[in-house]
Amino acid sequence: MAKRTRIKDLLNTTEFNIPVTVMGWIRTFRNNQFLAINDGSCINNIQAVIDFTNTDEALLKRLTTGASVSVIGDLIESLGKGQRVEIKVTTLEILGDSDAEKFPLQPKKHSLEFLREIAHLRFRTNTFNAVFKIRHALAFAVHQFFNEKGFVYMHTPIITASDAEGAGEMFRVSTIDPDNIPRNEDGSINYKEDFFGKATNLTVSGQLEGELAAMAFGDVYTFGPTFRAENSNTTRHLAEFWMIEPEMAFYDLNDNMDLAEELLKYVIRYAIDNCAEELDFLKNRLLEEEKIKPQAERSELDLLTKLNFCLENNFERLTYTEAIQILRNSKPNQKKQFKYLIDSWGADLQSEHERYLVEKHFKKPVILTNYPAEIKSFYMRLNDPDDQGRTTVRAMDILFPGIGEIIGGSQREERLEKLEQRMDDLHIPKEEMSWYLDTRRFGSAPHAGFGLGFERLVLFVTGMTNIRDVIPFPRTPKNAEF
RNA sequence: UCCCGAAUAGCUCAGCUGGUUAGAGCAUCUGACUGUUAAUCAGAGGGUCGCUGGUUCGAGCCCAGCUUCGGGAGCCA
Repeated sequence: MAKRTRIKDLLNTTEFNIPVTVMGWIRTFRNNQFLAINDGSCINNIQAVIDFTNTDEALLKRLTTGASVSVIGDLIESLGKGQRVEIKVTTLEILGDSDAEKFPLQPKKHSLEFLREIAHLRFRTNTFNAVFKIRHALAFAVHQFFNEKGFVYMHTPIITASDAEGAGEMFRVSTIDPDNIPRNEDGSINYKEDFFGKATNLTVSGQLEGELAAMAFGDVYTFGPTFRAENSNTTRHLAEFWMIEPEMAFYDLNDNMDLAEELLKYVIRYAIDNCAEELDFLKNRLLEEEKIKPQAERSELDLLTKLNFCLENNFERLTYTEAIQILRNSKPNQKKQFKYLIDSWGADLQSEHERYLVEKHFKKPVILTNYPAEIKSFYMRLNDPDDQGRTTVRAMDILFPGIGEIIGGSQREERLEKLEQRMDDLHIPKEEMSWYLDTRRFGSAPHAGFGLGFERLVLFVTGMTNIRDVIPFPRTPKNAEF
């Protein structure tokens, strides 16, 4: 195959009147002579001009939206307005036809809902080109951040026999024939006959294995797919999502928060520096959408301003107890506008409360710490009871505007007796978790970590509003297409 | 899982109080034009009104159930 030049490079070139080869997909064909070709290297198309008077008419008819073409010609300064350069075509070859009557993408605006149904083709739109370029950049930046800090990228298992992580409902992994299930005498399923000889599931978190590695390498992180079989139908949840989970020995809760805030700012900065075109496109796309909305619902900041604002300000850090105080005295609470009114310490915060703190009260990202022990996981480090006898754990949640919880983390309970007591209280079988408890038996050390939902990060940076639009092929209840 | 809303042409939608042959814009096709910018102009084709049942002389429209989608809540990242 002839060597091709990427359209991104051609659009930036200053060398003219040189022969070039371009391969890509037709976006539009105007006036029987102007081909807009896109090869995915950037959002913009290159214009290829065809001398239609000297081109076979049957060939011209095959120049349809979606067809792939190879074009050879001279790169020249454009003779028309609207673009800087164009290609004066000498040789035109159609590599793959696209039946215009059947190809679903048309040269017009499509709804995100429709594009979701044709997720295999939506990559060919400007919006999804931008979204997935940014997704790539953010993933790369995550690895670069941790690598620069000397963290070890640890691959934790995707199939796990542990069912005590408590992070959510799990998908079963089994090779048992559903039409011929091996049974024990009491009628229960005999998992000894199963592939692994025991019941196994898809992981809901790599944290516990991450802790094992942190107790040897010091600083580690995982970045991989995670699965939750929750029947969640929201714009913020997926059954299969990607999570970044660092785990650091000799970190306390403050160190943990510092790292999380630094990570978020680093990757957002990376996107701003490396995805300027994509972010600009998405910014304008959002502005267009805002125009349709009533004034009251429009956001105050455009996408880039919002991202920069996030970089320039420290995240607001406050304890759960302080948050309750603010919420109790807040207008919506006093005027009984909250669906769930805040009256006493100990209640779990609803998303309306989190939104109030982030979007109304502080108007910037918020880190909530030291939640009541009763509403948090067993592995979080217990604080000493306060003067009113209330017990909290060293947990931290980072709340982002429009997204809600983007990070959840904690300092871990490193004291064996305290951890075992908590597991007993919450009826978590210690026998099955013996390997985990070994970290506390042999050279236990203070440590901390957190989980960052990668798609929620991509949501925030791209300004998209539905999580199904920032992962190529979303898995949600009743949907596993493609 | 719960609450609310929606489902009509390839897409985005309109369709009045239940009444004859279900409309528009865009897309597509045909022709014209030929430096266009989601080209323009003229014309044409295109529908199991989500599915099942019910009410009615008569249902796109009313009722029930189901399915899917969207928004919100819960669970959480």
